[in-house]
Amino acid sequence: MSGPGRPRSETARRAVLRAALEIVEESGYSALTMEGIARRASVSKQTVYRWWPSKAAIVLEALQDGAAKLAPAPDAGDLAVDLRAFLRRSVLGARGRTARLLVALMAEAQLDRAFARSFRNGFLAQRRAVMVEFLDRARARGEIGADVDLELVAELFFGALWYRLLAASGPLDRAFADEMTDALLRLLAPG
Amino acid sequence: MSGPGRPRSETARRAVLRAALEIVEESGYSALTMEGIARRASVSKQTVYRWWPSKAAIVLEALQDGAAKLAPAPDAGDLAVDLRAFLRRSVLGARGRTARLLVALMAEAQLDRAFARSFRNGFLAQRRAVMVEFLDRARARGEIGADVDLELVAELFFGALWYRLLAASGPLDRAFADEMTDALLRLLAPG
DNA sequence: CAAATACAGGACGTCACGTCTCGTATTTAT
DNA sequence: ATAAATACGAGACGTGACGTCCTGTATTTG
Repeated sequence: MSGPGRPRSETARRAVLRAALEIVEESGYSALTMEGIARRASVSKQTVYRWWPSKAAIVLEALQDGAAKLAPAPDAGDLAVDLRAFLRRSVLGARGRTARLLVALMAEAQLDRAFARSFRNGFLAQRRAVMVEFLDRARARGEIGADVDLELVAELFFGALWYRLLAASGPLDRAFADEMTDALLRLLAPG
Repeated sequence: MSGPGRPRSETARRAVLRAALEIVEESGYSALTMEGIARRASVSKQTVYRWWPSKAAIVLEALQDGAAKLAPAPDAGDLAVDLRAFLRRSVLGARGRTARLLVALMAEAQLDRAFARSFRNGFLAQRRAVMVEFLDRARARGEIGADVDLELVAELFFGALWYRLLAASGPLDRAFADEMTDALLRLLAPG
């Protein structure tokens, strides 16, 4: 299938992702440059530009490479249980190093139209979809009112989560996740 | 009061703010540079750096200069009426040119720690405070349950608003504002 | 062996950064 | 009046990242 020519170096790819993460950790995302990544990874700038259009694309790939795969929706068959588990996992998973990467990517998405597309459609929308999916299952079981807008509920949660990330308005802890859970359950309740 | 020396030129100040807004409108925030602002405003770079630490600070001042003053909280004496009015005004006021400025500032706040402080404390926190303030009045009238966390409710709204701004997950229209109003009223209802 | 593709290394012109110097203008205090 | 203080426009300066290009080498397919 793959035509002639030297194949892409997986070593170089990993070196680039690793270098990017290290630079962000040591000096912050604003200190991250394509040139610095290439230098640290001992890789040609040509190679970096050949495979990634921007440093944001590198960081996004590094983030997804680290997370292995998108965390699946919980499915215990009970809305309250599933929602609480999902929100806790989402909130607690958006702290520390991950938080630093996430806010940098969101920032970059506001400044780079091309990256914005891939970030919004290939990352943000997928996380909302996972949530809407298990809410939909709960609705099929009659646990959710038929008139509730599930997309809006998902936006309420991710909005609050991102707001805490971006505005630093409060901690991303279990208490926050549980408060959100209780609030959303009130909105979802039928009748 | 003001000591000796030539006073600050209000003409230069206005020229800088105007130039910044024009550049953002014509070429987008990512094309905005301190150098370009100075050039367009026919002002020395020295002058720009003397009064503003970053282009984000310039844009923030231009935004607040344009809005004249912080919109006050509504006070019709009825929670549903006030909340609906406030959310509509907030949502509809975050579109068009203002939206472009807001997302750029939020992005910059993620990349510039000094600007982040002034933006979060001097802008974001104040908008939440206006909302919490009139919610508090409604609570004093018994329209809101004593156990409801008003700060969290404010975060839910502004979170969703900012999420739509940053993630472009849906339109910022009256329908969105009214859906949010209904949702928040359910959360605020006593009992 | 030839064509195709990837690689590391590095040169290149462009641009914005932030600081600095210059000569000039405008104000207050003596 | 004059001195001190501060602001102004203009622009030079070194630094560093940008994104592209070139060179020589390596690795794969047909």
